[in-house]
Amino acid sequence: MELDFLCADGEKLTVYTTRPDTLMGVSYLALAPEHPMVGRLMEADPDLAAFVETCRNRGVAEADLATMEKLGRPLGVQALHPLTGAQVPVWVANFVLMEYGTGAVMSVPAHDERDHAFARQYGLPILQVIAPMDGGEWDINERAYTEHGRLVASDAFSGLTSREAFTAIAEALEARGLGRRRRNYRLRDWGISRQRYWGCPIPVIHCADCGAVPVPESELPVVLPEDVVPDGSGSPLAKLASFHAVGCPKCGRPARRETDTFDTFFESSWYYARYCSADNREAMLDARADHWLPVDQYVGGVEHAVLHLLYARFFHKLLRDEGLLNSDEPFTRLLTQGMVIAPTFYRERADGGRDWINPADVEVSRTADGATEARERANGEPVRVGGMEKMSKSKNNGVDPQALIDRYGADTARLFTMFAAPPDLSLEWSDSGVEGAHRFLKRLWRQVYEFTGSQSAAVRPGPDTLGGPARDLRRKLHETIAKVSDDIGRRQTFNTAIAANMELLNEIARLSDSDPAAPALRRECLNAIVLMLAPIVPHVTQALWETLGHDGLVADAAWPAVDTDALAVDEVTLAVQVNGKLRGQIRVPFDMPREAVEAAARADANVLRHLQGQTVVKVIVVPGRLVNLVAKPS
RNA sequence: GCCGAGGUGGCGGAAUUGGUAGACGCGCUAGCUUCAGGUGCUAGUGGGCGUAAGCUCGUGGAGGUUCAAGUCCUCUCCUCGGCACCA
Repeated sequence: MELDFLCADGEKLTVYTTRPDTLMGVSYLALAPEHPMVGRLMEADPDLAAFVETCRNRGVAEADLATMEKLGRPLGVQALHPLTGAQVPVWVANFVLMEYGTGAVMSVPAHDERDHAFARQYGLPILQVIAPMDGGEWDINERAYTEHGRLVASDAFSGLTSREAFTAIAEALEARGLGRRRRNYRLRDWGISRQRYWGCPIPVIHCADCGAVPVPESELPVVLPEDVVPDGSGSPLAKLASFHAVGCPKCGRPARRETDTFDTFFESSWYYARYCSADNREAMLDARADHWLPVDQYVGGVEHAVLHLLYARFFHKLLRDEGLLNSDEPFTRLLTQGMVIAPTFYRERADGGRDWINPADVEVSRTADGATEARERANGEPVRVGGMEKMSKSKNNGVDPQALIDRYGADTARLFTMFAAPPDLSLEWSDSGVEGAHRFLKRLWRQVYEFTGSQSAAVRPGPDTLGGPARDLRRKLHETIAKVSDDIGRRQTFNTAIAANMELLNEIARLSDSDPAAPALRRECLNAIVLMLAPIVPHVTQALWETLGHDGLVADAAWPAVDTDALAVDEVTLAVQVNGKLRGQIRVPFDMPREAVEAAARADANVLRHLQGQTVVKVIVVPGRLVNLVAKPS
């Protein structure tokens, strides 16, 4: 809420707070350096003027703001507490923002971390007025207590909860005409202009008389000039008179075209909608955009998880309010994929800066004592090893996928990136991992060709006619189809989907050719693997699909179906634990009754050994999983 | 500083609902194939003890809950990302 502190000279200082329940703990007021009252006092006080000047140079980054030392000056002014009438000193402080609220805050050091740090710095009183709900002790001189709680040392309000006090204090202030409940929205300040060439021009013309004038619709779009020679400093557009020297659209007098361009975030905030009506020359969006949106599945990098999504949602709601779209949100389902990271290498320059060396140009080895050592390939010079970081131009640790595609093909590159990590975690680049992905594709290729080279039977034996190993393999196949379908469709863990296919391929290789079911079973397995991998390695699987004798596109073929009959088992392996520790395994019929399972578990030789001199006091049976015998010394 | 995501073998990772930690891949070791190998195949591979059977320790650290904890709870350390004109 907003509340008023009257000053001795009759002037009113209005502050904004979200915690009126802490009002009785106010020990001073703090004003932003840009506050009008500070401006007036400054005229007669050169020291204060100098202080305000240093504050002006503060950084705007939140990181700087948060770590910056809290500094301030007393203004020599006293204000009156709106409820108690007590004198409250007024300070100017560098951490108070003029842009937010009223540019003045009531400081409660006991219950706000910033105020606490400031009070300690300048020896201002710290008055605790909120105690933890659970009645626990809190050393208020050590740290601020910022949670809600129960009021103490607050006259008539003592004993109320924060929530109750909020209302009670608000009503007391309103009754005296010294406060108003108000909702403040904190708007994110988005500087969309960039002083560079690349970017969409901002269609505004600045006129000395008319101010900022929009470029008339008939002259849109403003097109970037192509005769620009960037010299590496400042905005190239600002140096090009043919671009910026124009007449004012309103009064016709000489004016200057805006030379900043839009931040690329600006365009990326609504491209997903424009994409649906890209060929429309008359309007931003048409009915097609509304038909397709919201996006069913959006994929974006984690490093955009806050800003890009914030801006896209803002645009979407704006487009909705303008009647261009009917949906409230741009994306139904979001997958935030991890970054591609790679090692960094550098050499210190004489001036303390760093020259970054691309990992492709560095040879990493282990020295005799196990430490890693890195040398530049070209000249053998040692380089320093940095951490694993996001691939970037500035750290020169990018890997060009083209070299990989040239050597192994696009499918290998795709397979590796999907296999190395789940998509929402970061992906660590590894040359040998790429090699392994390529090896797997070669093995799959060979299995398909060796199979088609042999005579294959057309009959598909039912589960009843399969012998033990063939039956196990067929069960494995259908378990794999079930797992891969879930991994790709629901869990979106493509790495485990690929691993499951690798396992299946390993199993196929183990099946003996002398098994009468082998040809038909191999065909069933290879067909399924090719179909399951098609979304990940489309080119290789298309070729193998044809080799297996199918017409048309593998991409158009139906996803393999799970044969539930094949999943049936008649025996299961159970772990047997004694006091939670694994002591043996038993193989029992699938539907064996609990008592029989327990007896079988107790009969295991190693289990018996661990039960010597013990009495079993409890038995836990998790069906299909394990038996845990809880024993005590007898 | 605040917010978010992570921490599991030599490495990337798996363990989906509290139920056999380390699937799959890389690397490494041995053997086979080959005139040859920067190829392929087979087997082994968390640490310690043991000929073996097996025992024991083990998921960043410290506590706790439970028959049972990588998974749940409390505290804590570390790394990366966002808060900057790469997007």
